[in-house]
Amino acid sequence: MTTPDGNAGLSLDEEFEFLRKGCVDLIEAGDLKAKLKRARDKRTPLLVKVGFDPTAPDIHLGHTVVIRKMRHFQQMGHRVVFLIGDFTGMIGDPSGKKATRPALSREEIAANAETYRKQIYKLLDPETTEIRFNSEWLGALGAEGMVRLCGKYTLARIMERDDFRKRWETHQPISMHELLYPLAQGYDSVALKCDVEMGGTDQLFNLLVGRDLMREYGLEPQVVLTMPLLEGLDGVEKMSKSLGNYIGIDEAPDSIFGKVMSISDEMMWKYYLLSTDRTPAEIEGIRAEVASGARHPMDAKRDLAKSIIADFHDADAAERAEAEFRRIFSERQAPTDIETVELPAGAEAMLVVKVVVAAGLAPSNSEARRLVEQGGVWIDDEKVGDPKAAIPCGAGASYLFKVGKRRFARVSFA
RNA sequence: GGAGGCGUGCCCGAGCGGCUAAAGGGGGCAGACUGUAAAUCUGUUGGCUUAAGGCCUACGGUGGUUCAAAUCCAUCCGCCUCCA
Repeated sequence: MTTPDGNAGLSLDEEFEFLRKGCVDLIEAGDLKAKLKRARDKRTPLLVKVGFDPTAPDIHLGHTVVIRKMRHFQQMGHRVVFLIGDFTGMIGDPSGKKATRPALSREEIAANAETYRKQIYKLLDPETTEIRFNSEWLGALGAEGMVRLCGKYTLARIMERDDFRKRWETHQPISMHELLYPLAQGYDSVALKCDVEMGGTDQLFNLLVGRDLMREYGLEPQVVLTMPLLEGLDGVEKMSKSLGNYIGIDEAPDSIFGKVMSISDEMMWKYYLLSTDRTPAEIEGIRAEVASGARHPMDAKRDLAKSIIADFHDADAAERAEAEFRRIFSERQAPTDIETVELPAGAEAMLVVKVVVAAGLAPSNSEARRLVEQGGVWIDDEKVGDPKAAIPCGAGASYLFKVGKRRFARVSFA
């Protein structure tokens, strides 16, 4: 599998088309073709690098867009380096709004790497995936090496980067170390002698710096390939953990299902394109069915959700998640597994509002009262509308609480 | 080294002595509707409370002035700009 013999019997042109499918930028297409040809001739796989942030080791659907592309390269028999930017992460991140990043300890980095390892092998082939850390060579560079590296580039070129320029023009702060970031990332490509580097479209500048630096160091420049950014659940911002609009690769099937169903009907097509291996033609087919009314959009979205769950879990889990979703939201029934909360019994009746809080179904009495007043609290399939309502709470009393659309709990007094 | 500006609730952003728990927007939550946790519309959005008032906490930190301060003063911290 480590030689291009494993390219599924595709011709050079077919391989090229397969690899560039879905990408936004490919610089230069001719370079990639030449590299692919040489890889075949010399029976030497290409080295493809993608960098990841060591501080947030939870992979979400947004990351999987490029990881999926990494897999495509693996399927064609190439080598993939999953680069953990432990050094670059230490000096600060380019889009960083947070002031300074705490340097991670060796233990933390190792733990995060382990988390990554567990998650990426849901999509990548362990045999042809190398996990590397850029502290390996950037740490060895030292202050002198860093100065030399800086000598290879100019401020004017760094300032070409869109977000630097914008921040400069709008008088937003730019820290010195942020300027070093593209250089450090570019040096990764030099150190690894990459054939290809990939990233989201927001990485285009950094990836191109890698090309320039490789030339400076007398190496053949890497091919740069960017993938579209996937918007998060809100449909506007790019998917990210800090914005909380993400679907995690490690999430429970039910949760993934619900989240997929919550994206807008319009956005689902982009998810289809970037989060499944369906071909553009297949997706257009589904889209046409929905547009003509032959198929309900919800049905198409359910398939999307199942496909994503099957990737991260398995087909059975996907089926179960769908059944559960139908049960709760289409049929408005209680879920099959309901958490039971035990509360100490009391002699007198207890205010519903208090019970809701005690059971952890609302964060405060005020919030609980609001929920009751808004008709969002149900006990044993009966709506509670009165914020002064109370229920008996003697030993043995047990109620099924529904708060809002999707918070359920069986509350038992003991 | 000098001059000036800014810091408001989850976020953005108005307010510039009392009517301010603080306009407006975003986000969140709830309801209606729906074969969706789509779309749309409506409501709601600090906490405690015996629900009627009331109380507590909140406008970068601290200390003042005042019957009364997010609003005035002093000082400290943080950020930004311009000139050298």
